[in-house]
Amino acid sequence: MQTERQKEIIEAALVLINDKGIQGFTIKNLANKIGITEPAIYRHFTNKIQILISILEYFKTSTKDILKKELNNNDTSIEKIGHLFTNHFIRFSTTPSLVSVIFSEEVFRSEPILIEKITEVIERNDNILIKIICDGQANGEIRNDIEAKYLSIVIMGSLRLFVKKWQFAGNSFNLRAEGEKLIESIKLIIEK
Amino acid sequence: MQTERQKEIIEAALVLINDKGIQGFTIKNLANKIGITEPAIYRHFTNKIQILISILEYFKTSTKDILKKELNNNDTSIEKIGHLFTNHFIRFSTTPSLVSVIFSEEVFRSEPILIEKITEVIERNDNILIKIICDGQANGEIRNDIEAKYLSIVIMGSLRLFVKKWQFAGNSFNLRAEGEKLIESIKLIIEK
Amino acid sequence: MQTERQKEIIEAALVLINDKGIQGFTIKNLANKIGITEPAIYRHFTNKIQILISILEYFKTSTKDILKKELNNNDTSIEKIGHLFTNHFIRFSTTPSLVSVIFSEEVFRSEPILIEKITEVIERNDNILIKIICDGQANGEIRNDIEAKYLSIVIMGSLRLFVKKWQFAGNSFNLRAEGEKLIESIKLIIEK
Amino acid sequence: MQTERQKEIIEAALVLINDKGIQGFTIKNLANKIGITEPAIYRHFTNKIQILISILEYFKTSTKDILKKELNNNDTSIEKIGHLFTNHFIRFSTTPSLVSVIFSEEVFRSEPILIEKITEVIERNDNILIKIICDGQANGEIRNDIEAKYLSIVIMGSLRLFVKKWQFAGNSFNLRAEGEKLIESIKLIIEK
DNA sequence: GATGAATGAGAGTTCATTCAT
DNA sequence: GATGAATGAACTCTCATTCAT
Repeated sequence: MQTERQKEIIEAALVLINDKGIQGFTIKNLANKIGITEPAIYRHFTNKIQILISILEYFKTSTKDILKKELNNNDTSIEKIGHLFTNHFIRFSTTPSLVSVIFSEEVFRSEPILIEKITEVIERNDNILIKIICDGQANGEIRNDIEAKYLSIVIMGSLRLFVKKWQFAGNSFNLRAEGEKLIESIKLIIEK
Repeated sequence: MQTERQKEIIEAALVLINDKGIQGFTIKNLANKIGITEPAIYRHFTNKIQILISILEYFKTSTKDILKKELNNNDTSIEKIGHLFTNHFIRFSTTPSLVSVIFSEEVFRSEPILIEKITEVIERNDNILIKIICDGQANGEIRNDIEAKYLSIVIMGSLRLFVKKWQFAGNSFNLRAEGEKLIESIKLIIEK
Repeated sequence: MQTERQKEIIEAALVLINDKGIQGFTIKNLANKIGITEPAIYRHFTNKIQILISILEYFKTSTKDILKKELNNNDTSIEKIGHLFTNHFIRFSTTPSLVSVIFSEEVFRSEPILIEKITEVIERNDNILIKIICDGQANGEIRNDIEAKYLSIVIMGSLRLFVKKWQFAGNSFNLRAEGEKLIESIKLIIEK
Repeated sequence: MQTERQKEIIEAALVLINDKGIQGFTIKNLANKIGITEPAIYRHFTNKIQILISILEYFKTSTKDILKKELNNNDTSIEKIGHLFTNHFIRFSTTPSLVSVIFSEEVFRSEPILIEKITEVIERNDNILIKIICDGQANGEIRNDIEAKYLSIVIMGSLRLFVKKWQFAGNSFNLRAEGEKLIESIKLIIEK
């Protein structure tokens, strides 16, 4: 459970990281953004690392929801992967600052505990995607001349780079609309 | 154009960024790594940003060589893209610290001049890759049911993620050997 | 004169000072130890200094009792000094945290009002001890080749150092039992 | 070996601790006292604890000189102890700030490494004093109805309290002159 | 070419204390 | 009586950078 202030701090942190990168994520900037003093932050988080951990936790939960929803419905595997993209696009369009977190492992290199946490998130997501692909290969939807592991790299790599480009372009194009074409391309690529 | 010391500084900076991320790239760490004092660094670079610029310059040149070589030989487009991967793998295996630079745009977020520089590098490379793909589509080697632009995202996204995973795994597997399978997968994906 | 909570706070403060020294005596630590919040402390004491003053007051009263009892009974002077030691040993064994207060004037260096207060306590005790010694010298019990003032330093200095060593040893030996030998030594030293 | 600046810092730290206690010993106060900025301190000591360690080291060396000198000359044991007092008095008169260090173990309670260090200093000095006393008892100079261990407490306790009183009185009396009488008293007390 | 010494700015964090509830 | 939230001041320490030598 998180208090209102904690949520506010996490969101401000997200925006800060998105706008100025890790270097811009300081307690002072954070406090200024929210309109309180620096020590006040420490009423809500014991230290800076805890804020980053909460961000990852936040991301982990929201990603899990997306992934699990796909795993357990009756769509075809191809459709599932399409939804995977769509859901990510929706999520990032709504909260562009999330992009910085998930695609910038760099942010979390400073502390072993953070590295551990993000590795865990990434691995879990990879496994779910690979499971979807394997299912698709098993029932003849997805091509099986390429190992699921490599297909997952192609899929996630494309998704990541596409979103990264959107971020680099200052969110200047419509992620979802433009993304549709990427989804179609991915589908053509993986189908049997 | 560069003195021995300057090269030494750039290489140490690369290693530092690779090992500990941006946060670990301080003038103090840099000086310690080389075995000189901090002010000595300023004999060779006017400031920290210039070091980062030189790193990008260094990367730009070495990438240009790889790309240009491919563009102007007589291989098929598919082969060119295969070589593109292979050459990157060789380069990263030789100098693993380069990975952090090219795939962690985060590092260069602090200064407008750096953002400009890296955007330039990325765009130039993109254009060259798209050119190769277009050629391949024109002469019937590469599938043309997917726009070159999207194919380039799939290709570069896969390459980036694969190398990133290698970095995250602490360079623990053989990038080139494992990478062969990725190259084969990419070839299967893009061929007509 | 003191509420239950006030006593509780004073005792917790004593333990804190004893365990971690002055640096460990913070309002936060104090509140944690008692299990209330920091502002709650201020319901019972107007500020931190008042807590220290209360500690001194507390110590002053309990010391006065010991000393006065000795002054006004019919024991010989030597016996009185023996009891002085014994009573201190009992008191410190019961409440080890008191040691830090009385022998660490350091704690009270921060504020003039505290310095004044502790000086007063020390002087008063000194005077009572000197009175006992003088009486003993007058009636031939105690050697008079040494001025009472210096004998008092020898006596109090020995007592203080002995207790300090006990504290430094983490209260690991039996203060009272071991202390018996010190009392015997002091008696041998001062008797005529 | 210590640089001039390091010595200057140690001496300023000593004065600071003496004047205002531990609480007054801050990097800021230290820097102000010397007339440099706070970061400059860190050129000379890696951190605050290192300064305290150096103070102890400094004290340890100067005490060792005093003690060793006594141990290895041809004076009687009683004379040795007399010199011990005199030398301490001279040392403290010259550098009054030293008093705070050696008699305020409190200062060093904050860090385990400091506790260890000061315990070591104290124990070593104790052992040397006990050795002197035992020698004196063996050759019939010093009374042997009291164990050396307790005599050492009486001697060191007296010395400490006397010096402490001098400090508390704001160094207002002549330590050495007044101290002569204490030395005489101690001699009377311990001689056979 | 390099060093020792220093600096202004700012980092994360803790302190005693206040105030509305 | 107590709490949650906040604050100004101060803390230790690190940063990139400068300058005289």
